[in-house]
Amino acid sequence: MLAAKQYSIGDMCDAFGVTARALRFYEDEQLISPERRGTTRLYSERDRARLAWILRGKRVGLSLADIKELLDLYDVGDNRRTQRLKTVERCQDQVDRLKQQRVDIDATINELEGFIELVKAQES
Amino acid sequence: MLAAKQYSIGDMCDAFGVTARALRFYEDEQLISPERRGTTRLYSERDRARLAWILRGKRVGLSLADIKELLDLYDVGDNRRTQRLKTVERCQDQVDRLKQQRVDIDATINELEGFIELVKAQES
DNA sequence: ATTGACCTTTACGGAAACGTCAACTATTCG
DNA sequence: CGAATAGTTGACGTTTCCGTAAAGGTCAAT
Repeated sequence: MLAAKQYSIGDMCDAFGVTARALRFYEDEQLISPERRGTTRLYSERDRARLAWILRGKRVGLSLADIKELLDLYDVGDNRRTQRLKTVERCQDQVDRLKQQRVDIDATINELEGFIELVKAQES
Repeated sequence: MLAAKQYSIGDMCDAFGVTARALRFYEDEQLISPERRGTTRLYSERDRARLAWILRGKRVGLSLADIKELLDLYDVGDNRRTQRLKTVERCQDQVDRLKQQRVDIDATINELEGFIELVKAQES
C-alpha cells in the first residue's frame, strides 16, 4: 500500500483549471518541482498542495516571486534565530498587506452594492 | 464664492502618491479627463474622487479596463431598462468576485498567521 | 535675460505571466 | 505497425501598466 498517488500534467490541468504552459512556467520559476519518469512530469500530493497555494496566492494578488518566497519559507523549518525573525517579518508584512486589502475590498463591495441599489431603484 | 478648487498634476501626485506618468496614462485610457488651461491639466474634486476610485480598484485587483467600465456605468444614470439590467449584472459579477477574493484572503491570512506562530514556537 | 521649477508630448523600453506555434518523442490503441 | 494521443523543449508573441529619457514650453523670481 501507501502507493503515493501520482498525477500527469494533464490531470493537474483538469483538476486546477490551468494550462500545461502555466505549470511548466511555475516549474521554471521553481515554484514546484515534480518528479520525472524519463522526461515526463509526475506530480505528487505535495505538488498539488503547493499548486493550490500558488493559485490562491495569485488570486489574492501576490506575485509569483512573493509566492515562491513564502513557499520557500515553509520548506525550511531549520532556521536559525535571525533567519526565523526575518521569516516572521516577511510573513507579517504580507498579512498586513492582506488585511489592508480586505478593507479595500469591503469598501469597494459596499460602493458597488450601493450603486446597484440606486440603479435598481430607478423606475423603468 | 464657490470657487471650485483646482489641482495641478503635481498636487495630485503628492496627494495620492502616484506619478505624473500614471495620471497621464489614465487620461490616455480615458479614466479621467481633467480640464485644460492651455495644455496644462487642471484636476477638479470630481477628478480626485475618480482617482481615489481607480486606485482602490487597482488595489483590489481590478484591471484598468474593469475600472473604466465601472466608472462609465456610474456616469450614465440615464439608462434604459435593458441597459440598466446589464449594468447591475456587471456590477454584481464584480461584487461576487470580490467576495470570493475576501474568502481567499481570509484563508491566506489564517495560513500565514498559523505559520508565524509555528515558527515563533520553535525554541531558539 | 537667465535660471529653475514644473509642465507638456512623443516614443521607446521593460517586467510579469503566460499564449502560441513549431518540431520532436513516447505511449497506447486497434 | 501505424495513427492518434499526450507529453517535451525552445523560441517568439502578447497584454498590462506604467518607467524613463528626449526635447522642449511657461511662468515667477532673481
